[in-house]
Amino acid sequence: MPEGHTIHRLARLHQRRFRNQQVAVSSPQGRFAEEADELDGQVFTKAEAWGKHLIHHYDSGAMVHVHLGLFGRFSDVKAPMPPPVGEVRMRIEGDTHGGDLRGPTACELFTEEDLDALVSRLGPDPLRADAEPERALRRISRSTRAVGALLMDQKVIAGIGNVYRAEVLFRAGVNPMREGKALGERDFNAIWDDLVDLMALGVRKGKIITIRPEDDHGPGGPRGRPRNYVYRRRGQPCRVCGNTILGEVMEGRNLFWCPSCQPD
DNA sequence: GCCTTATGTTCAC
DNA sequence: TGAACCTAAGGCT
Repeated sequence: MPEGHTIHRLARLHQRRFRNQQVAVSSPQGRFAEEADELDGQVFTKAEAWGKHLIHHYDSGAMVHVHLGLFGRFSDVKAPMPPPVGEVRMRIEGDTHGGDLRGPTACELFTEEDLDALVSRLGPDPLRADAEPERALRRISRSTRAVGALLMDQKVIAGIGNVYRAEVLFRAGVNPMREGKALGERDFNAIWDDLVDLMALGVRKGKIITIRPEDDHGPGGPRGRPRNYVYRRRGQPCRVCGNTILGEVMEGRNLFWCPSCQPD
């Protein structure tokens, strides 16, 4: 599930697996072969995440930029790794573990300038301690675009995807159609603080959980441990009020909300 | 087994 | 606005 939490979890895992180790890098599929040759045998120094972007650092100063897109995955298996199966864009193997990267939107070498350009076009990331949420607030409060669209825009907030977008708006009781300039500081702060909590939980658990055990809705509330309130629940009853969840496509992405819990 | 769908982004028109 | 990218899971038969 590649929203920001997945990438931050991978960055932490790769730090643990490969940091300060000489690693073997290859591209069984071939599309990253030249670059992999250059990296092979270098010392892996750091992994970090910016929104949905993963950066690997090597002691030569080389960097690899990975974006999973919709389909990408990074496996984690014990060394020695078995022969690659299928289309593996990049294989990295350290002392105890290795990983195969499949189906990414991006897997490329990066320069310092590339990284600077990437970071400067991203909004604040709720999973980073150095995030400046006021940048996002400024942008939202100047915009006539719908809040539902703004939250999906990586230039506004980095790392949110379709699930967190729908769920955080539900939890804040904000209708996704509301204009950015009408959101207000109070609702923005509630959304931001909630994202910080929910996405950190997502990193810990490795999945998106927006109905926490402590979110008690009384009798008739969540049963059988559902993980989300509205995402992919069009036509089903709201877990809080029982009204029918709505769904429609906004800017090419499926959007879900409860019209009575999120009236405006 | 086959079909649909998907947590995302970029580019062409 | 739509297509392309190109993988895997789930629902269906």
